[in-house]
Amino acid sequence: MPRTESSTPTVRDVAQLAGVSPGTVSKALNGRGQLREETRQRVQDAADKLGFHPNQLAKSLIEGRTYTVGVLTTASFGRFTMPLMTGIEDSLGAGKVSTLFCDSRGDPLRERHYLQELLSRRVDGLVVTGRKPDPRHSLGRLPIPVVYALTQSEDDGDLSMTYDDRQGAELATNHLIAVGRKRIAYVSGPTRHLSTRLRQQGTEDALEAAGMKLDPRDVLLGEWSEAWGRTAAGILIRQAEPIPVDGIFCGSDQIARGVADGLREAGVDVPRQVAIVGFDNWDVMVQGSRPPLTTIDPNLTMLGQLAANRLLNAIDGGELGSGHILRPCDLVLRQSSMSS
Amino acid sequence: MPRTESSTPTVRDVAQLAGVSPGTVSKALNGRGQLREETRQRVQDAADKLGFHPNQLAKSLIEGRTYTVGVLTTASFGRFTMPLMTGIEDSLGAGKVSTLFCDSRGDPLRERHYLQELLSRRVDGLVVTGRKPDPRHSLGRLPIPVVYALTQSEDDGDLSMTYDDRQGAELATNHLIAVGRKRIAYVSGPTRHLSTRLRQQGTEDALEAAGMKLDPRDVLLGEWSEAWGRTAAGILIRQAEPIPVDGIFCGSDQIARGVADGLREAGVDVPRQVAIVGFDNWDVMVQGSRPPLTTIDPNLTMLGQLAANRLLNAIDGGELGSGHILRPCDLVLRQSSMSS
DNA sequence: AAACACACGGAAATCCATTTCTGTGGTTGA
DNA sequence: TCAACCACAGAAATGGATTTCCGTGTGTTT
Repeated sequence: MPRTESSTPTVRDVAQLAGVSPGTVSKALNGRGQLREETRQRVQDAADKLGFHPNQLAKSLIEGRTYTVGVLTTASFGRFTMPLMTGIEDSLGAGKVSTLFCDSRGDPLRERHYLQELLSRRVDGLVVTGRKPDPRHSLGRLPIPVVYALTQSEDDGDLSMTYDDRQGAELATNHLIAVGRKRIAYVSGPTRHLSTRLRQQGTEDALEAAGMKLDPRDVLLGEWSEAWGRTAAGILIRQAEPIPVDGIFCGSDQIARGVADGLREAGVDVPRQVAIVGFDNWDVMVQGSRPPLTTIDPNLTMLGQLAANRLLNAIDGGELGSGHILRPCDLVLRQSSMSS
Repeated sequence: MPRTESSTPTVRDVAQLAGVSPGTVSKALNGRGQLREETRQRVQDAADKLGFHPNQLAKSLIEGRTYTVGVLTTASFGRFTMPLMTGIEDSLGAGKVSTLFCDSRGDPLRERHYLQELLSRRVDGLVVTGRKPDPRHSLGRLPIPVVYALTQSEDDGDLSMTYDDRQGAELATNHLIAVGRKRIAYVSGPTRHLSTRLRQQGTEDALEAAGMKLDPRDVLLGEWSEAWGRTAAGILIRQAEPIPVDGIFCGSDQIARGVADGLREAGVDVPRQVAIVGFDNWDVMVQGSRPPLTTIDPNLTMLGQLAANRLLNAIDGGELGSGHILRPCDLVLRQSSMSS
């Protein structure tokens, strides 16, 4: 009896139609073995006619590779992970590798479950990501390569890749110095966030290198919000002794936008009187701000690309490496720091 | 000779260690067949010791199900697809189904390629998504169920789910009417976007139902930007005949924020003199605005959940359904439309 | 004409987990 | 005591594609 064939065709269906064996179909379609051109063509025609596409599962089972990479994120699809994902896809897509997404939402139990799931599915590698203020616990030894991106593993045996907060802050501060600012303030988020501390460190280093100092009164730490930026602006305006603050490095574009609004509404001209540099290069903030913000771009997409590339390389047998890799940030110039 | 076993253990490894056959291992671990309790335990212990987890690939091959759903998006990981994805994950995760993400970035060629890839991987179903101003072409008949979410298929035989632009606009307008506004304006994005037209329609319908009319001068269409919102605010202020505009429905929160800024800076009190309602419930805009914005929430996460649920149901043999399903939006009240 | 080489394509094993079928022991009942 | 039956676990087939190994048949060489 004829098989009730309306489902997806297999090699056997193609073989039957072409009058050859399944093995021959495989060879014909993959250009392996030695077949007569006529046979190859016949198989090809049969495959086309049936709309045959090999079952990747079966392939993976044999090859021992799934051409799939798991992405395990703690922060839900957020503003920071988004560009990272784009970068990851850039690299993986080119390598014909697909992406299995799992969002643990910060729940360790969920994370364990997803990890197990991904391992069961025999992904070839893993990218662990998520915005975390501090280094996260390691997933431990796994049979596949793992890259921690945008988040850092506690274990130095793991490979972590993040952008360089400190270097970014130095870049921002040096720019403010370069445009002639004499008293530079640092407005940022909560101290408990590592980023806040690192960026302050970078600011201090840059100032010191220029023979300047960060006045403790000019370090204002609050929340990552516009409202805090506006508040901070109000505080800074009142500190004009011995000289007024004329440059502000903000720990985020949101804060920077708040600062810009606060200053403008107090009648302070940006950038003439005060130059502002933000952090993140978050377009809605950066473009929505008046004036548009000079900012530090953490190059998240590139970070994603690099992480994925490292992973692909390791999957192909290369060395994964270990330790903490810090990728440099870039300075993006806009009006908030430069007279046009 | 002993197999050089450091790789992931298989049923055979477990079987060997437990001194039983592979088949027995399967039965023991899955609670099937009739085995002595002692044997079951022995196998379990062996599995635990080796850290055995069954290869999902092999399972899928037999079952004919991969417990994987493909998500094909045209818009890169964006602001709109993000909450949708979260919703999709909500539903799928609960059903032990994983998500294979593909981002075609609006490139039809890439999309075709990804589709083929997903089919090769034998995903159980497909969610097609992406922000598109107009209905998109159908993927056609596929061997698996497909749901179009947040985007609409041209083919009525497909199942599309989007939020209801028109109803959202009615909600907004009715609210403005309810808080006593007598002259309501509509500020939105480009006419070429379907959303712009639908929301205008909704606004007109609501006004008409209340015995009011949308003055053509009060329809301002530009871009989806804050800058346009500020510009529009300036225009509206000057139109005070016969009575001043006292309510503005904006096609996006970005525009609404711009309008709010424009009005405030022109000395117009929001919401006392002019009430504003936005669209999207995009937190940075809604919270960053002064005052915080009353807005329309398109409930994207719920839309994602529903789409995924429909898909899961169809995968389990249920009826997928077809046509265009419009999900209602919600009104979220904040200060921009109500005196505190 | 005998011997050999090669082109071609089929049969079977492989990947791994599951399931059905089968067969062995031991136990129960007539 | 022998037939009947049950508990238990192994053997083998399954799914789909690939690959290795082999056996044809044709063509070439001396």
